[in-house]
Amino acid sequence: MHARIDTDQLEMNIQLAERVKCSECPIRHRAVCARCDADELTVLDQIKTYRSFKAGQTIVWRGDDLTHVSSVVAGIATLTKTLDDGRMQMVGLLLPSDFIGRPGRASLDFDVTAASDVTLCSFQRAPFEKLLVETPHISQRLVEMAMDELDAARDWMVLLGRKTAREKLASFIQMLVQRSHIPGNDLPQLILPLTREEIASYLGLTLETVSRQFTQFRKDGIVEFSDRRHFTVKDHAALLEATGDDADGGVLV
Amino acid sequence: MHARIDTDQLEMNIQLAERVKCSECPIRHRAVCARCDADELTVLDQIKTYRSFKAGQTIVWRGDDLTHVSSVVAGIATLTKTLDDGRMQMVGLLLPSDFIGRPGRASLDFDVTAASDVTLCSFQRAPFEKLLVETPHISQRLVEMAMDELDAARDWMVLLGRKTAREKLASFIQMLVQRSHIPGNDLPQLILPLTREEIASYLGLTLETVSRQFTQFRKDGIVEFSDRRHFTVKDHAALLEATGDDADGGVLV
DNA sequence: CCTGACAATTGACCCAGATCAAAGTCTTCC
DNA sequence: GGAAGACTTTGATCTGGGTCAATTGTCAGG
Repeated sequence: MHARIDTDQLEMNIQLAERVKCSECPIRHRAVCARCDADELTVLDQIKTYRSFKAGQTIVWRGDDLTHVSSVVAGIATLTKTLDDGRMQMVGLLLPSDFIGRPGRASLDFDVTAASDVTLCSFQRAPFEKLLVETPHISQRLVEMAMDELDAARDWMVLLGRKTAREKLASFIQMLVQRSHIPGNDLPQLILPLTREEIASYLGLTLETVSRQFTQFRKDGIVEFSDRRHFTVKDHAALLEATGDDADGGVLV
Repeated sequence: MHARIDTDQLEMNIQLAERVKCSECPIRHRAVCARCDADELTVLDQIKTYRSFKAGQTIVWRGDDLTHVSSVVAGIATLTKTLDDGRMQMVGLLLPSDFIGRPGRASLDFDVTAASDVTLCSFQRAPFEKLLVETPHISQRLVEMAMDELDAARDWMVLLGRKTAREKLASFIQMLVQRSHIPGNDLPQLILPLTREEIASYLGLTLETVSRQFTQFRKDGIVEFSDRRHFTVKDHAALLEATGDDADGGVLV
């Protein structure tokens, strides 16, 4: 069964995507299954399902019963928390291979939203938790990923609590550079995966301030935009300088 | 051997404290060893050492080789990150039962400092990591604690990114209330475990702003100080209102 | 090609909280 | 018990980034 694409019916937008064998999966070596051996992958292959979401769709509502846990296979999703009066703060950014779900808990305390079209590799929560107990390779990797996320959260707290708007945006761009940089290729065209408003939510700013800072970076000759979503870094040293981090903090290998 | 207290010699300030049997340990049911059975505790008992630090001492320097991993038995420690120019942000607050150390990593990316006199229950890192593999009860609990910390970090990010100074301080006081509240007893005397400067570092503010907000809460009749470090909450409803969180967010049971 | 809906930019103005400065208060240690 | 030093409070002033508002792209659909 292969669901038909039907953009008029929002309810129908959860698609079943083309299944890929685990052994050929693009996120094979970074996801929660990274340490699994061939036998373990066979088990996962049997119980996994693919689900797709259109950009803008909510993947998980805060507090809702979490029927599935998932790995992001393609696309970008955001974790956000919202205060009573509507103020919003992004508290996580999920890229391919990142995991959605928390062992031993039936719901999440934030919304998960597709920032672009997203494809997930999902497991029913109950069977997955059982698997977790039986498969140390999975639980070990999950711990490692949680610890990495905690490290990232702590850097993020410094950014939110102490950095200026300029430093925040510079740090954000530097993160994009690091994540998409392929050693050897020097000046890659970078894609902004988020709107100004989403970037503002990530950085604890308003969208206007984000826009003004982008303009400033353009005027300073640090970045150059080809269109709203595509740009190149023209002066990487100046970018690093602008992040406010230690000089040795984000050096590319 | 019981080290002599010698406050003139900073190097000597790491004390060996009185050993307590695991089965009688005050943090027994909350720490990393919470799920261990009697046999497992016997093993821990044999390899643990107690270490004490005076208020203000650094327990672990960022980047230094981590010889021990530890649980906080008594006292309060802070995790802080510092930018080049001296700006500082607290990224964690360790209370009794909290854990210092990260499996699979030989150093930490932040400083750990004793905010009060601190007693640690420590294990050499290498043997502990070996134990971790052999003892699921410990690794499971460690995961759970890391996940809780991640949840807390995300709430903290909302506070840092979106809350006003007043909301930040109210949230901080509310956290103290929750952590020290014993159901039944209505208005406990609360102890401020941190200086104004440390609270400012926690909240992403300056110490002056923290002081002004405390004054405001006093004038509003929300809190009453007996001295700089001791106070009671006089109007808990108003405090909750001031946190900016959902009304149902922090209700005491 | 036009139109409506977003997304982004830019400008004008304002204010919460930072910064700079000066007392005031509590501790600790001779 | 008094002096030194570390915290804390309070005041005056300044400013980075928020808020409000008006344009200006940009693109999908008719």
